[in-house]
Amino acid sequence: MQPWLNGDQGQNAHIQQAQNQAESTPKTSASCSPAPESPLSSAEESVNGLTGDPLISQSSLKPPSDDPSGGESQPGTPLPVPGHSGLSIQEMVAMSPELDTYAITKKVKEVLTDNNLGQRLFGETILGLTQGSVSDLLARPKPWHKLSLKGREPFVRMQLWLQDPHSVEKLMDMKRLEKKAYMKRRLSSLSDGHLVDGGLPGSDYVQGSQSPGQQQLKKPRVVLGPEEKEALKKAYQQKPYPSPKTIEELASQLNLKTSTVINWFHNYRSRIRRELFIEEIQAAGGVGTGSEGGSPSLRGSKSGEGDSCDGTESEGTAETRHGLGIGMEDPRGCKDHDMEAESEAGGSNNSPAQLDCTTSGLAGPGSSCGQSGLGLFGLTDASSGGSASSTILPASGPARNPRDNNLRKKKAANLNNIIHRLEKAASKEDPSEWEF
DNA sequence: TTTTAGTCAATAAC
DNA sequence: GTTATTGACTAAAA
Repeated sequence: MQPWLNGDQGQNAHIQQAQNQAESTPKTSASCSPAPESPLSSAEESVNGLTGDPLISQSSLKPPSDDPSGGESQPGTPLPVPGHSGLSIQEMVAMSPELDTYAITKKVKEVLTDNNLGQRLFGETILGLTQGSVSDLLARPKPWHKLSLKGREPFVRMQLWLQDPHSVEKLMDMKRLEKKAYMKRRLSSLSDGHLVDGGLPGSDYVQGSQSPGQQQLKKPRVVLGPEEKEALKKAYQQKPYPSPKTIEELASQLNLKTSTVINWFHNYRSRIRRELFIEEIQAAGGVGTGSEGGSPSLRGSKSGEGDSCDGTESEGTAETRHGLGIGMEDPRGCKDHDMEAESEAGGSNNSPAQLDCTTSGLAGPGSSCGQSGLGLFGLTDASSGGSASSTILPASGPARNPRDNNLRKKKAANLNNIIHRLEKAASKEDPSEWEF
């Protein structure tokens, strides 16, 4: 129904299924093409019917915060409620004040854990996202100012959800319903004498657009081996943006498809970048300072932990990174435009101080990073006081696995290397010499 | 056309 | 069973 969900494809198919709705939404891997009848919409309806779409239900729970000017919102000012305020979620997103994505995700994680609610359920029901996306989002939220409108939507939804005093209740209900539906299906399939293996929700819509006989045409997932990854990383370190020729070579040397190599570079760049966002926050003394010592999200959200230079380097390193426009870790920083983008993002600037503000998401619109904090649901405190990170600078954080250690070392070395090159580069006029 | 952002979904890890 | 990781894909921006 809501137009803003159109692009979301069949994500909510699960939900529908959970409710025993037969209708399956085409969702082939290539099915990213928007489903014509906006699967989500119906899903949303169904969700609404049950738990009430948080985005709407809230309208009945919250005094509509009249202020569609959202942008003005003071710390702690709840977002206006879509539905009630006559705003679509998209509009809300557009006019939403800067949100503290870290605080939000922290709080969400907390609530989910405390109530034993899974990411899948939460994602499908509240955000219209799959479990993996939710996990990612919760673990590595990007700072608000670096998010596109679309990227902000889940955070707005999360905030609305958190604002809803009955959010947990509703989700619990949903959970129960899902369970019930599942049992029902199971029962009926048993009594029908056939186990609908693939027929269980999920599998049929995954390949929904294919006829049953074609199901096995599913493309097997490529899993890169450690050596391959290693080689790719090395290549990346030398050239984060390899030429087509290089890609070809890599592909043939590694015996991979060029598209795989291309994808790998895309993904790697993007993920490195994201890790850096978090490091920024941490280095900045970021959001909430870690009361939760263990806040899984910022708990170094692994970025801090395993992946970043922080691990092995002193804070000095972090500072250095900052000074350099951050993002130095990994060659990613190699590309100047990247660095620019980074330091410039959000319209604010590289002045470390400012950076701190904005990146931490603490700054209210145009505020002194002071405290605006947009303390969502009183999160501000939590966030500024406690959440995360910096304190947990994983310098000592136990690596989760050898891979992390490895990475850490590598990145630390890499960082030094890059800094060195940057320093050198800085003394050169000719950018062409900046090539890494 | 290339790159990025956002996401899905398979599968690995816990 | 849940969460994390990651290759692949789409859409949009540059």
